[in-house]
Amino acid sequence: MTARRLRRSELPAGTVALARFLIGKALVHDLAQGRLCGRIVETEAYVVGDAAAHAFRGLTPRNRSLFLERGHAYVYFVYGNWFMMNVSSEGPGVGAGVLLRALEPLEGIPQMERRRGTRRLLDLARGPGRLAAAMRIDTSHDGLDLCGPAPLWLGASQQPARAIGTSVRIGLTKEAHRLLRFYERGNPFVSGPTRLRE
DNA sequence: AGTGCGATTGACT
DNA sequence: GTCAATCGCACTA
Repeated sequence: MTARRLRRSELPAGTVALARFLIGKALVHDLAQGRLCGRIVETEAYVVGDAAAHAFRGLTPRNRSLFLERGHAYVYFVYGNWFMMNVSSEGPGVGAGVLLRALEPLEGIPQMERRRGTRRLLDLARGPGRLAAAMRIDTSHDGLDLCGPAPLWLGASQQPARAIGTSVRIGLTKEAHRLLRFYERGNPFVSGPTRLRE
């Protein structure tokens, strides 16, 4: 499969704009064993001034990557088991990001199956923890420039997004009412309850 | 130095 | 549908 790297200048300024823009784009990880690639189908925006965002209380050792210029990876570890990946989304020194919540697997599926311990295509990368596991993303990628020459990068759309749905974000207690989750309508690889996938 | 808890998942009733 | 697992980090003292 051919894919073109997105340049930083192509990423829209602003966290919500980037969260919508990334739907339909590719996430690619080139490894010695081959390429892993998926189509992004679900994102969440963690905006400036958002009490649910990791950057809300200012810069700390963990969240510093959120303060990098847009297009850098912020990867963190939660629940003792899982990694989650964000794309930083604002200017240098401004803390905000877009959480990647689900992918439609496109390439490297056998390797994803091995990593995930399942052969169910729908379960490979539906959910942020599963996504990082399937794509072999961990904290060694924290701070990486996704618009640079690194093996982990963002690719242009092969197939543009269909209609984009909006909902509340999943699994939050704070700021639970804000409509900052975006997904491709009707796509079976989107996570969450059925009513939040239509 | 101690503690509470999380942007989840998989197993189980 | 419910619920425990699991540990690094941020917060309090």
